[in-house]
Amino acid sequence: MLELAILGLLHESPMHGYELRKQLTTKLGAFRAAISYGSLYPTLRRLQTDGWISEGAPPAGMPASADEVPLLTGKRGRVVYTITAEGKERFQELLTAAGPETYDSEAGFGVHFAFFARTDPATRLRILEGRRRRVEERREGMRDVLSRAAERLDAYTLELQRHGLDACEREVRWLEELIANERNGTTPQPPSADPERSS
Amino acid sequence: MLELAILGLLHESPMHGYELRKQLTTKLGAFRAAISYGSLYPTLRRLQTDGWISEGAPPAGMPASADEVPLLTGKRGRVVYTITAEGKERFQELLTAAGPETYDSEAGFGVHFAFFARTDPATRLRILEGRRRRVEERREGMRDVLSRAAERLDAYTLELQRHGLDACEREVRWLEELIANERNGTTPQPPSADPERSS
DNA sequence: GTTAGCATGTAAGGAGTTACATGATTTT
DNA sequence: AAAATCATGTAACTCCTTACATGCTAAC
Repeated sequence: MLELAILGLLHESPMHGYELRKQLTTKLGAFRAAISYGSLYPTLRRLQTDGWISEGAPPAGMPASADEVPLLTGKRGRVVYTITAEGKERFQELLTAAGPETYDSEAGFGVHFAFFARTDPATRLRILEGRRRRVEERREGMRDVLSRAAERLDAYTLELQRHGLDACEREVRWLEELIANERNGTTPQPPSADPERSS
Repeated sequence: MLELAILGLLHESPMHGYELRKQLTTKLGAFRAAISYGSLYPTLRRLQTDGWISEGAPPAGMPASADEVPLLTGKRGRVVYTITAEGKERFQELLTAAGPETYDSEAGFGVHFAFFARTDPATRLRILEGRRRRVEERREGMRDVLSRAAERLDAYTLELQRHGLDACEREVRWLEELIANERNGTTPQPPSADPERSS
């Protein structure tokens, strides 16, 4: 989850860890709390070991916005990370290989959705439909509880189920709309994130 | 989280692990997936070590529904757990000592809410207000993103923020209603869960 | 008599968090 | 020169999951 999000953000532009955390907070803020440094820095280390990202400015030929990297890399302390070519492949691979984890958890679905602009249309549709199915399953579970076991439960438990059911119904409707848009091609234009840098 | 939920369910009646999991699934189903056995059984072991629950039928004087425990304890394999007096104290302590973890996570709030019928009114109010505050904070974060950074973000990221914002607004309204009810005393009757057994 | 579901458990590991420790830079 | 905030990191731990292993019991 973190791996995908980091690669996705570094795909847009090189950054140091602290800045990365801020951007992660806004990008993932709709479904997750801020990630901790104790999680972020070890993960950056691991991604570097794996070869998906590298320390310092991007390789020659990619000026990397000129006001970002050159000024900061010498400053001691700050470490700017840049995604590598293999990292970009890895990112696409993670985006496309979206299994059940992607539908099951709020976080799994959220991260993938957050990078839909870089995901191919077929995968987008697959994820949206997978998610819809899971939410429908949860919805049915709550409906069953409310219709079959309502008398046995206290008012607060019932209220929790009702609120949960309502949230599920809304999410399903939201997903239906998104799915319809995908099929119509009424989709926002994906990439083209400033042609100055990166792939 | 699991500890609280297990104590809460065993407070209602003695049960074996498998049955416990089923009840956990419906009780917590509105905000969490089913818990795994690999998590449940070790936790039961730990609760027993700590003295909050005990293996077998409840101590003499508490018949424990007569059709549950006596028939099953001899059956080999099935282990029925009963909450102890210390376990009941522990449960109340966990219910009342509701810190920030309770407001921060969906799960933390959900478990506490699920046992509101056994929580004292002051604590209920404190938890609801704490939760409202957190959700309002998240809501403000998303509003900021949508008003200040909207042009910089792709359509999917924006859609995620909008949907998240909508969910937060709804949750705040729901909490407002619950808080108003608590203050009015328009509250469902809490305990009195069959006077045959338990405290 | 074999499949399905009931029932209990262990070992290893994933994906994070908290608490701590340190130091540079900017603002007041 | 003190306080805030930027910036990086480590060690220990929490809480849970997956995968595996085992055996009983009911239904077909």
